Amino acid sequence: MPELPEVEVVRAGLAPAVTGAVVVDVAVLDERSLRRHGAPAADFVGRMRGARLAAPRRRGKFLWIPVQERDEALLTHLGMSGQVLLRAPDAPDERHTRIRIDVEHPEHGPLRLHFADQRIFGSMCLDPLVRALDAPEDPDEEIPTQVAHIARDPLDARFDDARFLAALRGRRSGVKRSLLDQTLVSGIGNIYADEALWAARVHGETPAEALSRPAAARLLAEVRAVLRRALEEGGTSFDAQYLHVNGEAGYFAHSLNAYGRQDLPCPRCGTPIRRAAFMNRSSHFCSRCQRLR
DNA sequence: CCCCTCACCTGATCGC
DNA sequence: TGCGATCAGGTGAGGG
Repeated sequence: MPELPEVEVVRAGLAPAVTGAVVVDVAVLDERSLRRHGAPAADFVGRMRGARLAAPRRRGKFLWIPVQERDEALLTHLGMSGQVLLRAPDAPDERHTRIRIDVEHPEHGPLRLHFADQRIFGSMCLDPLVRALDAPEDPDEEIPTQVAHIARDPLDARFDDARFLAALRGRRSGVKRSLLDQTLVSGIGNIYADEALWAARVHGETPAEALSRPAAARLLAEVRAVLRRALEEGGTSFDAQYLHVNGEAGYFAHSLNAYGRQDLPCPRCGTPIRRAAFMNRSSHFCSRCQRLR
């Protein structure tokens, strides 16, 4: 469900509520939501209790909250349907609440966090922090071990355009596949891949190695543009699956040009948007604007 | 290393 | 009404 803009909205929403807060209690309602945690739920709960949380961070679609005075973080990946919801301390469980975390904030008082996840592809864990491979000298850039292989995202100030473009143009698989490869560039999922490809007028099945330099640069620019715009609008919400931490929906679904618009006219040329099977899901594109050559 | 397929899950919807 | 097929915003293991 959530791609970079949605996860960033969650991170930003969480920041004022959890930074400086202390974990009072944790309940694991479904242990499958701890898949990434390498130990039983009791271990997670025991280590979480008493943890003082720092400001939440993000790389691509991974979100984590460092624990102060400890070299570890509460790592969260939302998977396809995960949510983090901020609620009052006595709030009842949501339909899909899997993990409940009660914290005490020095200013805002007690708060309850729900990790809700219908499909349970997401999960939480406590994970050690290590130096980032691409910034080994910077202690502020430490990342959880499970995020170490993830590339920076295009909104990251340290994202290396030239490096990415060269790597992209060295790939033999299709451009869309490459955009979805989180070790090459992170944060992009099926929605924003389709949107960026539409905006750049590139067919997703174009071999990445066949992209001209200008086309690759244009594509990166459009990826950035669409991620930024979606972030400004609070992310894409088709249904209650994606929500801000306070339960509000984002507005970017109204701005989509290709994704989910099969048979509707391409906003640029009027040709019906096509939908094609792709990696057990779908691709949406304009067969006129996005030619495969 | 690169590339690809598949398993992991629940629930809504659609056609018969 | 029931029931199977299909679809949904992602990742990582494990093969070639």
